[in-house]
Formats: sequence, C-alpha cells, structure tokens
Amino acid sequence: MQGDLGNNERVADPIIYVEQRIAAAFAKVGGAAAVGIDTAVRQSDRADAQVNGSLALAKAMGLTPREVALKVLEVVDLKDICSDAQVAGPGFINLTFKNEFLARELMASSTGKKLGVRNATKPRKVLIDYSAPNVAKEMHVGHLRSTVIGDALVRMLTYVGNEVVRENHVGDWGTPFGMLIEHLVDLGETHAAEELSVGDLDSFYRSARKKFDESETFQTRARTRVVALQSGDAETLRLWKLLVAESNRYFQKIYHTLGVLLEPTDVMGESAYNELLPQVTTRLGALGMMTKSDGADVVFPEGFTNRENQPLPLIIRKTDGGYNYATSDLACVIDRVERIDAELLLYVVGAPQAQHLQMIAAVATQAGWLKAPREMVHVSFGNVLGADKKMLKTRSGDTVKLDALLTEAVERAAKAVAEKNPDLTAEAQAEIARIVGIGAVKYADLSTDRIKDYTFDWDRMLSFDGNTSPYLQYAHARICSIFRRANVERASVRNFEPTISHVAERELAMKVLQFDSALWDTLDKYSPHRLCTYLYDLATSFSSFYEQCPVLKAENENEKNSRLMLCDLTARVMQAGLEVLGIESPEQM
RNA sequence: GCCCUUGUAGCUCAGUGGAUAGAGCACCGGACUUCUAAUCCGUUGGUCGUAGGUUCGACUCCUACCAAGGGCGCCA
Repeated sequence: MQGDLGNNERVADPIIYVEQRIAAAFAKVGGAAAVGIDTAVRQSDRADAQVNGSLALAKAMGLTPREVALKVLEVVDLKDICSDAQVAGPGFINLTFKNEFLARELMASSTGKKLGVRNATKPRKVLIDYSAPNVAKEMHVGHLRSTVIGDALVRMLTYVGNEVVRENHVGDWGTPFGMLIEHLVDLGETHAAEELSVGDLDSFYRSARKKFDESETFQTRARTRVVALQSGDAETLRLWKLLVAESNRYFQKIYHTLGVLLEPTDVMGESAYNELLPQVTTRLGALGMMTKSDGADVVFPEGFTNRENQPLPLIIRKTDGGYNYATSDLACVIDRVERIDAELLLYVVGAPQAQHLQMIAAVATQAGWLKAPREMVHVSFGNVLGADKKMLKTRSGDTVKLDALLTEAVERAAKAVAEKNPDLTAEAQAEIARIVGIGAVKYADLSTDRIKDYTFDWDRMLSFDGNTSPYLQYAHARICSIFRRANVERASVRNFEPTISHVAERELAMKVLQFDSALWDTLDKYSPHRLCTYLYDLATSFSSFYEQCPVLKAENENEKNSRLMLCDLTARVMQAGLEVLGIESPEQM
C-alpha cells in the first residue's frame, strides 16, 4: 500500500521530499548501472538524513563509493533544501536540512488537512474481521488484542482514505446452543435475561455446561434442541435470538467502555452464513475440488501435510452431514468478495489460527474466489501473559474478564490522578482516570510487536516514564496547559511560519514532520507498535524541548510565536496519532 | 515426526541490508523561587540463541542446529 501526494496535502517529511532529487541524481550518474539500486534516503544519527546508494553502485561503475557519492553531489540540486551535504565514511552522503526548509515543511503540515499525511494512492475497500466474542460467554482478556488492534487498523486505514468495512464475527451458532437454550428454558426467560443483562455470562454458560455434563436427560434435550435450531424451528429460533440479543447488548457495553468503533450493525455472526453453506459444497464440487475421505467431504489444498506426512484435508462437510468452521470461513470469503466486493480482507485473529487461515486462503484462491489484486491477510498476534510468563489468569486461576480488567485500569488510574492532581474536581478526575486507564491498557497492547506475546504489567503500563500512553498523554496535556496559561487560541498560531534555531526545536521539528512516514510504515505491516514508537519519540523530543526552550518566556515575540506554533503542531500530531490508535488525549492531567 | 512463530542489556521492549545495536525500568549521580518535577540530564550495563553461508557491508537475507511457545482430520 502506498501513499500519494494527490490529495492537496504537500508531503511534509523532508526525507521523502529530498528522496526524489537524490534518486534522479543517481540515475543520471549511474545510468543503466543505477537501475535497481536502493537510493532511499534514511534517518541518521550523524546528520538529518543519510544516503547509502553509492556503496551499492560503486562496484558496477568501477569506482570507489566515495567517488560515486561525489559525482552524485555534483549533479544533485539541494541548494534550497540543504545547508550541508557531505561524503562521509566509506561513501555515505550526509545531509543537513536548512532551517528555513524545515520551517516551510512545518507550515505545510500545519496548514494541511491531515498534518502532512498522504492519502492512499488507490483507496481500497478494506474489510476487517476482528473482536469475535462468543454469545453467552464473557468477553475475556483473550478478546482484548483482536479488538484493540483491529480498532486501531480501522482508524488508520480510514484516516488515509480507504473505505473500511468492520465485521464482528461473533460465535453465535453451533452445538453449544442446544444446552444454552435448554438452560434458558429451565431458568425461565425473564430470569435468564436478567442474569445475562447484568453481564454474568460466565456463570450462565458454566451452569449449562455443568448440567450437560451431569445429566443424561439434559444432554438429550440439548441435542434435540440443536436439531430444532438447525432445522429452523420457530420457537427455538426465538429463544436463540433472545440469547444473541442479550449477549450483543453486553458486548456493546464493553466496546463502549473500551472506546472502540464496533457497533451492533457490524455484527456478522457465524449464523449469518448458514444459507451460504450448501453453496460452498456445491461450488467446490462443481469445480472438481472435493473428495470423499473417511466419509467426509474434503478439499486437499496443496502444500499442507499432517503428522504422517499425508496430505492434510480441509473438511468441508463432516461425515454426519454437518458443516464446520472451515465451511463457514469459506462462505465468509465468498460473501466478502462477491456481496461486499472488498479488495483487502484483514483477519485480526490469533497466531494459532495461522495454518487454518492459510488453508482457507489456499482453497479460496484455487476456487477462483480470491484473485489478485484481492488479497487476504492474517494480522496475527501473540498471547497476553502474566508475570509468570503464562497466559494471564486471575489469582484463582480463572480467565480474566475484560470488564473487570477495564474497571481495575480506571481504578488504578484514579488513584494516581487523585495523588498527583488533587485540586481537580471529582468529575474532572474521574474523566481523566477513565481516559488514562483505558488508554494505558490499549497502548500496552498496541506498543509491542503484535506477533509476539506480551507481558501484562499494571505498574509499567500506568507509569509516566517510558513508552506508555500516560507519558504521551502528559506531553499533550502540557502543551494544552501552555496555551491556557498564555491565553492564546491554538488555531491562531497555525499560520505562523516558525524560525527554527535551538537544537531542541530542530529535533522536535524533524520528529513532527515524520508523522506521515510513521503512519504509512505502520500500515505497510499492519503493525500499530511502529506508530507507538514514533509517538513515544515525539513525546521524548517534546519533553526535551520543554525543558530547554521556554515558550511563554521566550526572548522575543517571534521566538514565542515560533514555539507556540511548534507546540500546537506537536499536540495535534500527538492527538491525531493517539486517536488513530483509539486513545483519547485529555487536555489536562 | 512435519510445519509456523519467537530468541537483542539483570527485567520489559525497539531496531528500514549500512557507519559506534538503542529506549524505559532497576542501579548510581545530578536538576524544582520555573510554561505541570506525572518531568529532564548524566553514569553503568551487549559473544544480537549457536555455527556456517550470501554480500563491498548482516541483529536484519539463506541453511543447519539449540531453546521456548503454538499448530498438525470431522470443536470453533
């Protein structure tokens, strides 16, 4: 996925800006030899940016890298951009940007529509499958990552101009519903609804399970009920819908607390694909892809083997004639491609499903349902671990309920707020605690590489030091505070072209201008932690600036306005960055 | 047995084929009559799991091995 300049948004990142000129210079110097050479301009700790292409090109041209670099510098025109461009070390070109150039780029970012972020070159219709809780089961910590990562991707993809379709693949069908409905009948609808509406889904499920395990007559009832459900018995469906509705109401409550965009209309439960299931078998049959194996209808996609090194089947129709999740997932692909016409299908699903999803993709591709440029991507993620390095559990060994987890987050944050800022009203404290607590949980989840497991640690995620959301939020709040003190409207400084002089101003300016690169880099890999790392760097640069560069007591009016402009832009980037991660930015803390 | 993922400082984690591998915590030492010290600045700390290979150049790409976790036929 690529960014584009065609949205009236001038590219703000000086590194991207200079890249085009450098590439042209390399082509001029190297001619045919330069084709395929990486001329990318990169961030550097020795200068504002560095160019490495000379080292790669030298051999093909029969010159030393330094000679190539000198030739490139002869050809390239950087007068308006760089104050310095030097060959260094074995043949790197170190670039130093003019402060006036940085100031112009800051203006472009400040007055642009999206803080310098480019729109997608070709906006796509993107479908995101995420969250996926189960009806009549509590949402627990296992649903956290899918929900939070999926929500962040929705926001980021939307921000750069894609059309995003959210789908919550709720587990609302299957054999457990026989016992759940019978349990509902036993309790009486009113009482059952009460129990479900207070969110005590686990005990409901456990009681049903217990009866099922202990009573043969209950088992028989449950099995009969499953048959009735699948054959569309009206009364059974009515009871089933009751369960689904109560559960969805509860999920929505959690989503609201968590601050994710999922709505009831985004629910596309497994049951939604029931009518498509027979079509999956007939279409695969018509394509000649299905074979009988041990009584079941299966497809053998290429490249998958089992324990005995035999071809591994994807079971489409079980020996008993029933369908399973593979069938349902294939129906999903058909629906998403043919009805919704999504071009990119994102599955924000745990890593253990990798092979299953690969098989689904393989079969769907072989069947001709998934054709380039349509693509299916597994956005996989690892587990949430406790301090013991095992799956996070409560002290008593139960799964951690999401509801309880979020409540505790806000409580812990409230304690910190009360301690640090007791002068605020109770209402203000509660609101800040909510934003900080929820933000901390989400940020902890988003800020490490999603592919890895991560260790859940209250103290660390709520700390104001290090790569945490409170630290980022604090940077934002401090800026808001400056404007409150100055009694200056934020918007009034946005057209002021700043003068960059202090080294800390420069550092901060460079960081602010990298928002676009950071966001696109994040989208490129569907890895929100990259944006987190950027925002943390931005906050660090700001904190350093804040220490060294007085704003309200600047030496003169120009310096003061310059710094106010830089502060406002920093705050806006921070706020926008956090927002696409699904995290709010309080104005005071 | 086959396949996938992970392995970086005492701990938690970043790291785009480029120069001297970076943060935070912890440890030690500094800075509040100051725009929020919920902060900042400095010191200490590394066989990048191991061994080969590709390359001008490897934490990064390839191969093998070691370790941890996960997956591998009718649950979803």
